[in-house]
Amino acid sequence: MKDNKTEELIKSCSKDLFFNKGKLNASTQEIADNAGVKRTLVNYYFGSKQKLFDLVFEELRFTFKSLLHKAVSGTASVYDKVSALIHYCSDFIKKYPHFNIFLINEINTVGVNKTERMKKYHFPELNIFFREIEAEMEDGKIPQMNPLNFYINIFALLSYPIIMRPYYDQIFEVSKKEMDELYASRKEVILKLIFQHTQQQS
Amino acid sequence: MKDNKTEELIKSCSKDLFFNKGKLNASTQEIADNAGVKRTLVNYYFGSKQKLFDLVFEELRFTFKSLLHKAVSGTASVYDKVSALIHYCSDFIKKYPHFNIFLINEINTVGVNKTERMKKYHFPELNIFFREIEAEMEDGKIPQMNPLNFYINIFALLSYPIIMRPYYDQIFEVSKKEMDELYASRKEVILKLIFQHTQQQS
DNA sequence: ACCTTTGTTGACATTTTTGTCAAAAAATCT
DNA sequence: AGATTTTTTGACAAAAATGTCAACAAAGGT
Repeated sequence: MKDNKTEELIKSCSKDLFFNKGKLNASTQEIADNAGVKRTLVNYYFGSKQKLFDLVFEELRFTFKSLLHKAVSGTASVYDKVSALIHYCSDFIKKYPHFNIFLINEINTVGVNKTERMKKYHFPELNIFFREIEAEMEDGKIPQMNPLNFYINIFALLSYPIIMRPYYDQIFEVSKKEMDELYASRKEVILKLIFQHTQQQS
Repeated sequence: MKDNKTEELIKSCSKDLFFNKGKLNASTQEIADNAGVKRTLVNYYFGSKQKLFDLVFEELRFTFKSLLHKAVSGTASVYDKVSALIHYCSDFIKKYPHFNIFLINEINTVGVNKTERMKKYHFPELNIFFREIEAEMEDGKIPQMNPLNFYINIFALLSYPIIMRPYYDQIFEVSKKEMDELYASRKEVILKLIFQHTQQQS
């Protein structure tokens, strides 16, 4: 038999089902159907549904962490880093909106050893980035504020509109075309807002 | 027997359990335990768990809609309206973060007659608000952009940090006190960001 | 006090979902 | 080909959750 074709198939279909389609509570039957295999194969390859879910989530977490690292590390200006951040993360969140949504659900639900599990999200490289932000604030390149607020603002403006888009699609009385243009313009909108009048050259 | 004491008890405990504690998928047993009643009473008063959930959710939706209406209608300036919006909505989202989170889950999950269900969220009063925003943009009181983006930005900066706070509490290496101050300052941060250098008098 | 209505309880049947296991099938090795 | 290992399948048992129902209890009305 070929290598690990079936295993990979189940995993990638699960990734799509869980974090793109949003069926985080899909039954093993749904998972199997989605991959076009028998249900017991899920157990055969991954032991349990939970283990499969955890595995897929960990893969995505690593992917996201890599994106963040790629954007934030290096010697570029804060403006360029934020610009890269928006670029990379937008695509990721659009592709897997339920990665973010699941995280939100998780962190807001009381559960055992939450602190323990949260340690995986620790990201020391950010501290360097925060210091760069502070430095540019002192230079007047960025409006003065707590650098954490600066960081929070970026992700708020970046993530929230993406995961709320199906809502806005419905409540705003505009065409799909106009909505697409609106969202296409958001990168510029965010950068202008974050860096305000202090024009940056990239 | 007294009026509708038990029914109200179950309802209010459910509201807390679902939308504050975030147990959106609580079993009828958990719901009953939380209210200190027998499980069958949930069915007796509300027919099914789903009906109870829908009822409680509708109540919160109405509450939220009222808050929005209170903030946005009237003759105040856009600055004052946004200020009121932040004030009212912050408390609501902090109290019931899972109202917002459930909505996000809902709208991002494929399901039957989604469009039909979304009609409940339609909010015609917003169009008046959008026109006021446009007018103030023309007057130079607000940075020029699509008024929808203006609106989206407000809720992004308002909601997202609140529902992500347990995450930030963990990944940022600061004390609880500093974090509290950070979040306390957000109203001003948001207003400054949204209205930029155009100082408003209220 | 009696009857009626309302509220409460425990027992039950049904459904859904999960994981295991032994047998069958397919691939691999010698 | 024959033996061995890996993969696939269907059947089964156990667990969890939901809703119904008949019986019981409490309240209110007359």
